[in-house]
Amino acid sequence: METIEKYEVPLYPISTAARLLGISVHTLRMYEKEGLIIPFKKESNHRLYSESDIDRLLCIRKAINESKISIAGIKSIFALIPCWEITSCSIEDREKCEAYVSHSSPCWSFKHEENICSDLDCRKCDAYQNYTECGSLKEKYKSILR
Amino acid sequence: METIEKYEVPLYPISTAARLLGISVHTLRMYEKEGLIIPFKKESNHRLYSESDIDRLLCIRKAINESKISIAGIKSIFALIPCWEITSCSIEDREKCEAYVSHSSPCWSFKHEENICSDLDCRKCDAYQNYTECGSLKEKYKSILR
DNA sequence: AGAATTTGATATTTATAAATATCAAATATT
DNA sequence: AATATTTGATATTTATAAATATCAAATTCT
Repeated sequence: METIEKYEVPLYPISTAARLLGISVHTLRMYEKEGLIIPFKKESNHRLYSESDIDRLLCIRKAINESKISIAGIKSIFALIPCWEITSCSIEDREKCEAYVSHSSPCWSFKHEENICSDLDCRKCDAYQNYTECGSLKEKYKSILR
Repeated sequence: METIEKYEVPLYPISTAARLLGISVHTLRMYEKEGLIIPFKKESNHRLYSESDIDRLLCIRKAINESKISIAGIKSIFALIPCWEITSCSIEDREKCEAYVSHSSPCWSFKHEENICSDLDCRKCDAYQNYTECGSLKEKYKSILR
């Protein structure tokens, strides 16, 4: 679908993204370091942000500024995303996986070598993309737990 | 089991609980108002805290002071407890229920008239009792989502 | 060539959540 | 009878997360 593709295209350099969000460049890097966002990186290592990255960051800002959830809190919520189910991670691989065990950081903030995630780009993973909004995670659980 | 019963017995008045936890009486009331804790109440309306209440509050304190999760964040995490599954809430009742819809407050902070919870004491509900620790919620989801 | 971005570190500012401290009048406890 | 708890409101303090501001040297962009 064309719209989705456009939405995901890396477009804005960090300064532009910061301006669009009304925050500093440094804050944007801080969010990245905390594992809240995974910007696209060029071969030159320069960051690029897509439209969906901007939306994701707007959600994060809203959580921090309006919902008053701390960054540590957001990370803990992300840690509840059932990545093992989303990626169909094998039972054996799960126990070795830091992401499966962690309840303080999202799965994509770990290296996860030696499992199904090793060859995948977290940026493109459903575990990363589909649960930006607080509500979506609960909806996921609702759809599974009848 | 005797140990569990003892553990749940309302014992300490608020001043004693505050002293045990090293916090002020007001803070304890504040946690209650935020929906983090449901102390036992005597006919006279005086609060009593059980051993399990103290443990629950120790968990909450740890989340706030060590894990750096804000109160709003803790509430959001509690809101992810699958109460509908725990209580076997009917499909019809769910959509009318504020708790089912909310993603900012735990189920027990709503009145939920006119559903399966109406006759139940939230204090005794598994949704309230079994997910105090951050980890336990993820474990629950692990056990269900294979 | 000049402007922007990179990493990494340190330092400071700012905003505000969390906690405490009041008050007062009514009721309960021991 | 003296002490403690109740609700509810307001005000203040404290602690710290979040954000910004620096720096510098190397690389990349336009």
